[in-house]
Amino acid sequence: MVLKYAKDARIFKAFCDENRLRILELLSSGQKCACVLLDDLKISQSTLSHHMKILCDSGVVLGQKDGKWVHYQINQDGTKEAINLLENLLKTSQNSSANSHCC
Amino acid sequence: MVLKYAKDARIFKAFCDENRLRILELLSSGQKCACVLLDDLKISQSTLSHHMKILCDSGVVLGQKDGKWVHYQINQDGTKEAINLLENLLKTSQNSSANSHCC
DNA sequence: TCGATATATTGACAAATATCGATATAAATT
DNA sequence: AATTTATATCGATATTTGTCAATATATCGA
Repeated sequence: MVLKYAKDARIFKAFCDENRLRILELLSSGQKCACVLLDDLKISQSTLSHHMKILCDSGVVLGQKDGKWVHYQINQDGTKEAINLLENLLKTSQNSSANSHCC
Repeated sequence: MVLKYAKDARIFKAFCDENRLRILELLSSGQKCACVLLDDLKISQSTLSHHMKILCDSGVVLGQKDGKWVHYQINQDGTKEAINLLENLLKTSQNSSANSHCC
């Protein structure tokens, strides 16, 4: 139970930082290597690396090493999982008007 | 630009705390008053109030005052907006294989 | 092999967030 | 009017998160 929420929360944390949102937008037009992302963002290289780790750990981004570069791209499977998660979380069941009083 | 990300990030922040995920799950079976939520969660009343404020401010939850109670429910409009936001953010455009090299 | 380059990791620090207890507000009950 | 009840707000504190500079690692090119 609790573990489930922890995992879900970790996935959603991918989306709750402004720099990570910008990174995802950049990746939505195709895969990019870290140095391109770094050029666009006003953060240090170590900070970018930190964000990319969070994005990859959440499953929303895939990193592929290519020599001394790493190419990042949006992970379709992780993406689907995140959207499904959100849809399931927010879909209200039939008896939505029940339990209006309580105390 | 920057402002846009701030707003989006605030919406996603609604989903990145374990207690808020539990609250949303509880609300998905119908509206509940704060005291019912409080019964389920292992947090203080002031902490619950804090989380409800974040959920309402994000637009994902609606609070309706009814005498001395407040009934909370999932906000369908806010929900749609959040899901659209995530879908748009993660949809990759056609030329996904472009820009694979950079330096 | 040596220096340059790309990325990751570490350690320190600042800012944001979650939490609580105490108190305030507002509505219902007596 | 006084008391109880439900929720919100405030102030303090602990934890988490974002950030950077410095350093490590790994790869490439000369």
